[in-house]
Amino acid sequence: MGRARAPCCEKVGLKKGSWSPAEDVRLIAHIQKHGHGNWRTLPQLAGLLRCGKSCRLRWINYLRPDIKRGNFTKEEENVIIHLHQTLGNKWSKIASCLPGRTDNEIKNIWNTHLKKRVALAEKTKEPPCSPISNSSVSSCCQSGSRGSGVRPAEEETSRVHPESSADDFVVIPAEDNMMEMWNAISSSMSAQSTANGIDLSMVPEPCDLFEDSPLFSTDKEVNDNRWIAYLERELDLPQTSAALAAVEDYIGDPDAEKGGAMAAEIDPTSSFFSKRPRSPSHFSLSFTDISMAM
DNA sequence: AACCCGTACAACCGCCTATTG
DNA sequence: ACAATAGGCGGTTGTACGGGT
Repeated sequence: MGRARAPCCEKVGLKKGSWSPAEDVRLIAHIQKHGHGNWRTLPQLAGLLRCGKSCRLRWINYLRPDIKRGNFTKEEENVIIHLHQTLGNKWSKIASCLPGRTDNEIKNIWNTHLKKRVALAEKTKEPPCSPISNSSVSSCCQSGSRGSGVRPAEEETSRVHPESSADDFVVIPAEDNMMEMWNAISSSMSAQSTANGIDLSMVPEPCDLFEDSPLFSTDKEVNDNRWIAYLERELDLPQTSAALAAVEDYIGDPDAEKGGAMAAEIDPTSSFFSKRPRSPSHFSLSFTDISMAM
C-alpha cells in the first residue's frame, strides 16, 4: 500500500520467455528432491536463471503433478460459468472447485470461449449452460480464502462434479497424462505415487535410487547429470547437454551411435508438455532399460 | 506460397495480502 | 505496531499456430 517494495528478484541476467525442456527438468528434479521451500531462493539452488516467481508460476500452472490437461468438459465449462456468475473474476476460487485446473487456465478459457458464449446467450435469452445446484458451488468455494496456501491439489475433500445430485461431492478421476507421467516417475523411484498431490518429503534422493543401478557413480556431479538424463528420458524430452554428458560419461564414447542420435534430437524450443497425450505404457522404462540403452 | 487474421495459452507484471521478525 | 518479505492473484501481453484468402 504505497510502500516501497524491492523487486522480487534481481532481474539482470535472468531468462524470460518460454521455458525449455531442460529448465523444466531442472525444476521438476529440484522440487522432487527438495520441495519448494522458498521460491525466491529456488532458482539459484536449482541452477535456473529464472525469477522465483517465474518458477512458481511454471510449477503451479504447468508442471505440477496433478494438473489435468486437455480440453475442458461441458460440465467443467458449466461450472465455470455458474461460478463466474456468483464470484466474478475470482479465478483462484473458481479453480478450487475444479480439481486439476489452474486459475490461469480457467481465466484463459473464460476470456477465449465462455465470455463470448455467455454474451451470446444473453443476446438470445438462452441460458449459456444447464442449471447447477447452488449448494455445490457455495460449498466448494467458501473455504478457499486468499493466501491460505491451499491449492486444488491439496484439497482432498472439496471435489465437486457439476452433474452431482444429492451429495454434490464426487471425485473427478485424475486421468491425465501428467498424472501418468508423475506416477510413472514416482513408481520408478519406489516413491509413493499419489492421486491428489505428492508428499515430496517422501521422495528418495536420486543418488539413493541409482545405488542399485549400473549408472550409479560415487561422483555427485556425475550422478546429478545421470539423474537429469533419466528424467529427460522418462519425459521423452530432447536430451540436454547434461544428459549427453551423462551418456558420454557412461559409455565413454562421445561419438557413439546413441549419443549422436540423441544430440540430433535436441530442440530447445520444443516442449514435452505441449505434445499430445500419450499412452501410459510410454512411461514403462526402468532403470535397467535406461542402463541398457546407455 | 505468402499474407492476414483469429484463437489459444504460456508467461509476465504489478498490486495486494499474509506472515514473520 | 510496524516494516520487510514472500506468496498469491488478476489483468495483460506475447507468440505460436491454424485456417482462410
